Amino acid sequence: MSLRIAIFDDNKNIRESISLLLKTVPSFEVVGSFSHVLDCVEDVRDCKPDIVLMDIEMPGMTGIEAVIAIRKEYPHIQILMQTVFEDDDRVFDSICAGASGYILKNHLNTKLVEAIMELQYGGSPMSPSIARKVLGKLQQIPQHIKPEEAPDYHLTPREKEVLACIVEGLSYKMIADRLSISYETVRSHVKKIYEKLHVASLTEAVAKAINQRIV
Amino acid sequence: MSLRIAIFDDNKNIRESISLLLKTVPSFEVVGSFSHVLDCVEDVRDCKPDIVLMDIEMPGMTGIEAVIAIRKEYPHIQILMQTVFEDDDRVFDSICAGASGYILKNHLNTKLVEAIMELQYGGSPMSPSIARKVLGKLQQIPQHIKPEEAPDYHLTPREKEVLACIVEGLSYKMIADRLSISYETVRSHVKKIYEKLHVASLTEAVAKAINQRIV
DNA sequence: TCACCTATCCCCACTTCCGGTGAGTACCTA
DNA sequence: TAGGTACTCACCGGAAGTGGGGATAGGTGA
Repeated sequence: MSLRIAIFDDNKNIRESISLLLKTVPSFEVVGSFSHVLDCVEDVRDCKPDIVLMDIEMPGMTGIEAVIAIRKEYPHIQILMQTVFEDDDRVFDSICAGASGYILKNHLNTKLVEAIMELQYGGSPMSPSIARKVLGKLQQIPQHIKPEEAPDYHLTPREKEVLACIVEGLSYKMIADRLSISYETVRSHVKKIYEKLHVASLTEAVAKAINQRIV
Repeated sequence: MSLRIAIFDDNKNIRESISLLLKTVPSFEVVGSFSHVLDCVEDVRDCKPDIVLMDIEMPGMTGIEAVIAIRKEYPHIQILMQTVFEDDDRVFDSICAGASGYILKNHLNTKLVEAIMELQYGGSPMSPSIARKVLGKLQQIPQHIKPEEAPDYHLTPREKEVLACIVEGLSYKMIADRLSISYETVRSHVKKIYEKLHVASLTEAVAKAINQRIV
């Protein structure tokens, strides 16, 4: 089973030399070669590559937008970016957009095959400087997700169930039906929830429940 | 100005050979060498390193916990992990904990100096397979933040104000006061919001507003 | 055994919200 | 100038939520 590769690059010479290079590897098969990315999703659909080699600078639509478009439709396809400058924010942006790695254009001859092999085996070839940017991003983001974790309001399991229903937007009557208890029981649970969460209305309870991930 | 390096490794031979190796580089200075990480924060405080070389397997407290502790107190310090096995989840965990890169123990002789140089110049040396894991994490997280970004409900500015008040848990009357409009006006805004968000109660509106970050 | 918690249920009086309908003013664009 | 949109306000009747009170039953642990 050969590895299907598609090439996107606006320079005809580069496309052809890449093509020639890849044809020296028996397990590689170049299934497409395109000079622009305006129809990239259709192109990919038609030639069904396992790996896409994408120039970061493309006319019309940038390589980064192409990455987003292709990943959206075909998330299993690995995309390797080609770039002239290593320390380019666009490299980082491509990575964030879903590219699996990148290679410098003037390393194509020596390292392209190696890089594709790494992609195939689940690696992501990238230089330390880009790796650092990625790390920075990674360490930055999660702190925004859970800043004020969970002050634990000691809700009983039943109360949590009721709260979950409230967050869904159900009325007391609907909650009573779903939990097979009476309307009045729902009410007493809600009263307890209000006490424990220090709120006085459903809307406040919903806001608190979602923001503090109680549900 | 020399680069100050501290070594944490429970194996005395490794500490000494690393030390010897680093002393061959004039611009490097080994300012500390420790066999355990139980006092790592104090050790770092005392010897003021620019770069910490940390064994991932340490007795008592793991290297990963040490990374967290050191980064918490001294976030500017670069930490380079040492590991025996490349494809180790702990390597990935260290990276997430704040390490800036890692190196394989049996590459110490050949690549340690290079790796430290890369750290110094703002890079993060890591293998493609770890890089892939990091990318996976990066692409996974932000999607939780903005899952279905913005179906854009075309709320007018005023409607967004009202919605924000609702999410705060305010009653119609309170909203009317805050926005200096009548109760009935608040009501008509809310009706529009219900239409646009396809909801039929405050609780649903709050849930939708928070989950889809409309506010 | 008794105190405590959880879960269940009930009533009353009051407040707030909901859906529908209608309407006036102001601004902007075609 | 006509039409669209945003913002404002009002009334009615019905539905739903809120706050206060009290009650029963089962389980747990001191």
